[in-house]
Order: sequence, then C-alpha cells, then structure tokens
Amino acid sequence: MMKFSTFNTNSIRARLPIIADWLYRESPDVLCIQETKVQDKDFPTGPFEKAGYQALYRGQKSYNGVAIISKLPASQPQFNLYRREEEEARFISAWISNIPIINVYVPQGYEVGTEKFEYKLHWMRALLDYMKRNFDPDFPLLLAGDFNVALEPIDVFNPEEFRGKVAFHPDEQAILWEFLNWGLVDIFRKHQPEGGHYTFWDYRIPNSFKRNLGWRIDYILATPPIAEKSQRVWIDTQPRSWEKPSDHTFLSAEFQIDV
DNA sequence: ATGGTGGCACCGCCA
Repeated sequence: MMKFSTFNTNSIRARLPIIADWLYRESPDVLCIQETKVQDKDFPTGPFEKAGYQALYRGQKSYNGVAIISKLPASQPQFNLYRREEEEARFISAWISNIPIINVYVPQGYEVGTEKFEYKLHWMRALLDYMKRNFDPDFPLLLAGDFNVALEPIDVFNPEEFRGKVAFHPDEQAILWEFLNWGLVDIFRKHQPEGGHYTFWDYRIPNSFKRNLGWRIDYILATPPIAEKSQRVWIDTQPRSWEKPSDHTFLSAEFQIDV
C-alpha cells in the first residue's frame, strides 16, 4: 500500500510541530508540501530525517516554496516548469518507486482582470503543456498540490457569491478540466461525489473552519493506472486542534501499490 | 462595529 498526501503549510517553520506530529501519526510514504516560505539554506531537514524521511525542496524568502518529503529514495528531481519560472519555487518533481511525482503551488491570481490573474492562467497552461509534452496518461503518474481553483459549485461554500471571481472563475476551471480530460483522475472526487468537503478555509472569514466556509482547491490527481488502485481518500482536519493550524489541511489517498 | 486573520520581512505584501 502506498499512502500519499499533500498539504499547503503556510510556512513550514511555523507549522513544524504540526507536520512532525502528523507525520508520526499518519506515516505517509510521500508528503507534498506547498508554501514552505523558506530559503533552501534554512529548510528544516532535521525533523524529517529524524522521522525517517528525505526531503527535496526549493524555496525562497517569504513566498511560495515547495517540498517533497519521502520515505523512499527520490530520483531525478526537477525544480522548474520552464526557464523564466525557476525563481518562483512553485514546482518540484521527482521519481519515487518508479512513479513520477509532481508537486505544484499554482499562483493564487489575486483578482480577475489583473496581471496576476493572467499570470495564473499562463502558469496553469504551461503546466498542462509540460504534462502533455513529458508524460503519457497510460503510465503511472501523480500530480498534486494547491491549484488555487475550485472546480465545481460543490467545491465552494457559496458558489453564487464567488462565480466569476478568483479561484472560481470559468477560465481557471476550464484549464483544470483540461488536466482531467487529458486523463488525470481527481482522486478525492472519485471516492466522494458529495460536496461540502473542503481543504482550505480563509483566515479572513471569521471562524471559517468552524462554520465550514471553505473551498476544495487542493488536489491529488493521478493517471488511470494509479487511479484505479486508489482505495480511499480523506481530508485530515486533526491538525486544527493545534494552536496554529494552516489555512489548508492535509489531503491524503491510499493506493494498492507495493512500495 | 470605519474593524476583523496570519506569516514574513520590514514599516507593506501576499494569501
């Protein structure tokens, strides 16, 4: 069995106790992390090594930053989607147990009609092109991370309010659908047809987690050879009992795969 | 109710 998880940590250093405790409790084979907000020279490798994991990471000061935490050796790491993007630290990939793992932090997009929103669409299209150029959906592959897009009305607490706004705009959703049309399977949706299950609750909305005013914007996507082996998927809300939870939570899936 | 969250780096930016 392979257990695979993703988590937008919103500062890996601020969340280290939560992540370490969660790792010991859940013991996933692979954990993809976004928004580490730390330069490579300051990445806290110690706690992960102590827990029996190796860490691949690429970060910068204050913003973005991604990491792949793995029990098994990871090979052929890549840190950029395309040349001009390499300083952004939004992309990291590696081969683990003969499966390519791609972990992304899609730009948030700020507001529809702005440069940042156009950049988000551009980045998503570049990722889609990258996937199509480098991989074949007939072969095993996992693509996970914070996509900053809710795909359907059931993926956001108030679709009427947010329709056409950032993270729930048809242009973003159309690109995300193209990943699925290419062959990737949304593993959470495969196991849970019901709405109201979220991975992100905005800090700026008072008591958003308690009131379940959330969004499903974090995904585990897999090609059919992997997706057909998924046994279960779950959103872990446990870390929210801690002092300072992230605004996202852990999303995990279990696959009937020997590692 | 003219405020209200959170992280980081710096006195504002990003989510």
